[in-house]
Amino acid sequence: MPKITITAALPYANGPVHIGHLAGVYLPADTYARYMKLKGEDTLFVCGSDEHGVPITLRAQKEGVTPQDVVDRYHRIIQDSFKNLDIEFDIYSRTSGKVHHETAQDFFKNLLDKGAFREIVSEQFFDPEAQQFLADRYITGDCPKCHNPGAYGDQCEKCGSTLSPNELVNPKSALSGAIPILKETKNWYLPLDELQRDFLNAYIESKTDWRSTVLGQCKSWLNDGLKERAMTRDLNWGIPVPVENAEGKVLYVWFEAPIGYISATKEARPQDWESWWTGDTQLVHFIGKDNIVFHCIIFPAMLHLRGDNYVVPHQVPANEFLNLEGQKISTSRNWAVWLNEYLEEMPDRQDELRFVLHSIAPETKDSEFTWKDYQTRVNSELVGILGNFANRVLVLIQKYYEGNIPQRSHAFDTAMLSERFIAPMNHKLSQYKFRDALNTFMELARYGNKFLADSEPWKLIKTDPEKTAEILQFAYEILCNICMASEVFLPRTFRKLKGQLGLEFSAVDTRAFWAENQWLVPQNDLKTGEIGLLFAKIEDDVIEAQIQKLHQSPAPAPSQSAPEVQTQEVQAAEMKPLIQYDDFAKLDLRVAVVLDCQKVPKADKLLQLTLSVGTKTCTVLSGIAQHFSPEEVIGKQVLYLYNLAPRKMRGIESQGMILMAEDADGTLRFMSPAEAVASGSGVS
RNA sequence: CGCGGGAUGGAGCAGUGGUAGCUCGUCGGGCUCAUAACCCGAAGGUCGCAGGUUCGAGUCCUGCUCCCGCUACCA
Repeated sequence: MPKITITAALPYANGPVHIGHLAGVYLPADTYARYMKLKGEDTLFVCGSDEHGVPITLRAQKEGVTPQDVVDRYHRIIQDSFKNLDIEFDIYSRTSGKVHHETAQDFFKNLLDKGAFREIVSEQFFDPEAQQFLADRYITGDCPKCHNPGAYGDQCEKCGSTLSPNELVNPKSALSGAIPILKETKNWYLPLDELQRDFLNAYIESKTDWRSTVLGQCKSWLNDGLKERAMTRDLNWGIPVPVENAEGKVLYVWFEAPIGYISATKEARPQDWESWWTGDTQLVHFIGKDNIVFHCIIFPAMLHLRGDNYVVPHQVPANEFLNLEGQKISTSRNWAVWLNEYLEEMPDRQDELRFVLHSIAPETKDSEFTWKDYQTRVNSELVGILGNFANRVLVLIQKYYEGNIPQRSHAFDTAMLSERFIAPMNHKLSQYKFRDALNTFMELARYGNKFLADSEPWKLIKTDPEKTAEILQFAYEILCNICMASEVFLPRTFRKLKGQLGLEFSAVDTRAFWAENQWLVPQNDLKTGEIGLLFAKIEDDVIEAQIQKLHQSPAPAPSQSAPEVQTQEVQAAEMKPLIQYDDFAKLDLRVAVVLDCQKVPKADKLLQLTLSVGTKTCTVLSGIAQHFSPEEVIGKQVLYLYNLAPRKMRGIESQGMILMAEDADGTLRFMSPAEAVASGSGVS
């Protein structure tokens, strides 16, 4: 029997976990791990915080603390909220730990000794003052396209264009403000081109049972042809490259983060950790769709190179994304439902969240969480169907028999029930179809309600007490099976219900239920425990409060929050150097009228404006889509720089530039003449 | 023509060649053991658009439209 190693993507320790993470990764992973364990499979479920990478250092700098402070804080928050939600990892580790550093370095050295890497010297930007190389994101300057002074080396947040550091005008180091210089540096590259030919093509080809979304992504990468990829970076925060004369170099986060799964295994099972990564072991990665390439291409390539009987991923059930109230979940805009806040504000509603997120899990395509839908699902399904059935059964037994369960004497067809409910549920779980499995689970509760309605024990008790006892014993039996099944989806409910039923499950029964689809038969002479409601209805005001909170949360547009790193520099900025009148005269400023305006496809921030300038019309792109809708722009008179050299963005040529005033808080205003003037009028 | 995924009754989703389904919601009825819960019934879809293959297409092929990812803080 193979061992099963289950991993959940390492949460990045620069913020708490939100419902998107849960629905896409942690809940399905937890459910799968529970299922496998209950079934009796030899299963290990590992996870931990990912604590390296540039964003953490940026946040630390912004807050004036050390990166270690940042990761310590979020590691604790994340770990606590997982525990509170009954996500039962065998270990929740962290990548800043000693074991991980050693493991990752060993892994790197192992590949190095095998000659697996290519050593390549290239020119990178270097901060001569801080004496270190700069990640793209550490370089700021003027955007060559929209002239925003706060553009980053990899992207301009304002106009959304993708940049490389050498395109920036007036580049500056975000660390010291010094002008970066190019300097040669050596890094180690994974030869993915060779690996594709020797291994990856055949590997992906063999995975016919992977989800189509996952395979599609992989094949897309392979079709494009893989290129060598640097596995080391010139940075301070991270795991040092274990090679002499490699000071100031660390392992690439996507090289070491997946190794975090191995490190976590070592910590959880110091004795036999290796057996969870070699030989007859099935490796299953739960991730979101943005991690597909790392788990399906790069990590398998690394494991393949490692050799020594190491396994490569068996299944990668990646999920799509969960949207929130019609919009993408966004950390920076604070458009999210954070797990730690949910747990505080909705106490004792862990299983409600598990239930709803499971039933809307983005397994085949992006899906949507709304608070209203959350309320409906909880009230009509958990309260109305499941909670109500349990309550009906227990109350009837209480009333008629003072809690003593009647002796089993019925002749109902339990084989049919296991075939109809238990077998399909187990099958779906093993196929990673959690949403479906949960639905089958609920069908059993629906069946229970119908059974009661059809057999009407509350009427029958007056005429046929014997038959009534039979019916209620069977209703109790159905509830016992529901209870058994609830352990994978709703762990708290499982514990509560078990107590109310006055029942303990034997290991034999549990195993038979999950591994052999066997209907559970409760023993005789049981007595119910103390009865209480399993779920409480959620009132409108609670939901209203959550919706309000979401909309009130500070939601600055990315362009406002992004340049915070050098805010002070911007405010203190000196006047630009003096220019002569001739310089000014070079500018051809006009008043133009916006004839038409529409969103640029596939661009978040760009609007395409058609301007009337006198008798001519021009097309101009402007990065203001997040501030204005196309409709409100049409008809406006605007200040227009006519003779700016044209520039292509998103395949469209922008001829000139609209000038706008920007408030301290980032609000943009059009510069219009106080009274309308003829379009094309000059400005001087 | 950059690549990948998607588009199915009011909402959320199943359904990869053979009479269009599920859950919620809506409407009507029943029941009263139960958290105004539960049970039954009904209405509601020419399966994004246009062609094609086939005896037969939501399901296969071609073209088009729109949405989401591949791109940052983000799964």
